[in-house]
Amino acid sequence: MDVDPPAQPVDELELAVGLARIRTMMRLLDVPRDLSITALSTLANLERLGPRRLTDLAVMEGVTQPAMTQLVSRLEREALAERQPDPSDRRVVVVAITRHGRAELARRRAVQAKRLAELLAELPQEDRAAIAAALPALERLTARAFGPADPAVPSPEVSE
Amino acid sequence: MDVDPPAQPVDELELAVGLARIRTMMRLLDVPRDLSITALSTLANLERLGPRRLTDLAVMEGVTQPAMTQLVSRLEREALAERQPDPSDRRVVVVAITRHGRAELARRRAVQAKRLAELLAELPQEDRAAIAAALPALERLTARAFGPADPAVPSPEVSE
DNA sequence: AAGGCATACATAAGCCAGTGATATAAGTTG
DNA sequence: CAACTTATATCACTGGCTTATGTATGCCTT
Repeated sequence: MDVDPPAQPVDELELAVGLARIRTMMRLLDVPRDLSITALSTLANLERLGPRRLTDLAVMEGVTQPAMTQLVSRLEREALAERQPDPSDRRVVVVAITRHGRAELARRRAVQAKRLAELLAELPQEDRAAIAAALPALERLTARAFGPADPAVPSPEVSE
Repeated sequence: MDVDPPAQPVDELELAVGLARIRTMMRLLDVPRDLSITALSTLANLERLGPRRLTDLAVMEGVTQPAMTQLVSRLEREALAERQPDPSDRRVVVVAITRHGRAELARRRAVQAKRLAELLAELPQEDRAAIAAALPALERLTARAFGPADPAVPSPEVSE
């Protein structure tokens, strides 16, 4: 079977260790979180994927539905997201990121980017190049992890 | 204009977004955590860097010292790590990972690696290659984030 | 079209892992 | 050796999660 002759077989164990360390690193880089990890991740997903129902968000974040109910309430209290009714099913709550929510994400990312820039600056040029080259691939990798996300409207604009 | 700019400038903002998504992904890949994020990260650092004093661990993990005291107590209760006295300073508690702790890390990594392998399998070959190529660079990047970690003994063996 | 089940979200009670303030014990110094 | 510093532990409290349950709406079957 000449199935792809593995060029780089990607040692998955090594990858797992490396990505776990990235996880820890991002936790350290995070600005003194007044928002929980899940809250930030949810906001980011809302920005990336557009409005989503509450239950879908819970699944995406790997938390229970009540946890997401509370989380959305918190986000709403801070005007970072908002609940919208679904006219076609009045049981449903659709959650959307607000303009303020986007701004907040941008602010935090700017801080992280600045710190990352400092770290990157210490790396040799070829390391930076390798990382830059792998970014799109990593993007596709994480996309898979979130499951077949309903490709619905990436909602470029949301009310408030 | 086919001259690629000599260097890939690494869009730090894009990198921040990508790494944040990796963080979320790893959270989802994590086996039904009976251990907290900090606990796992601490264990991993103990394995990587060898025994460390409690306060140093707190700094590394970005938590307070009392939090680390409790965390170490939990780890000790589960026999994943152990407190050791420091003969040269009897106030100090040196924390070391146990054999069982290493095994537990290995077990979890194996699970993550398996899930990652599934995700990687869905990617085109060149994406896998790009990721594999970037791994050492990412490793060096995260190493910087943990600060100039005292290069003390990487402790290949610890009691139990 | 009504009864009964399913679905979507909210509410309630409890737990776990974090925080700041403070206590205890050990080392350091004039 | 008294006063200060350092290293860890303890305490009271809080936030964000969990499970169990409640309420409203939708769907389906007869």
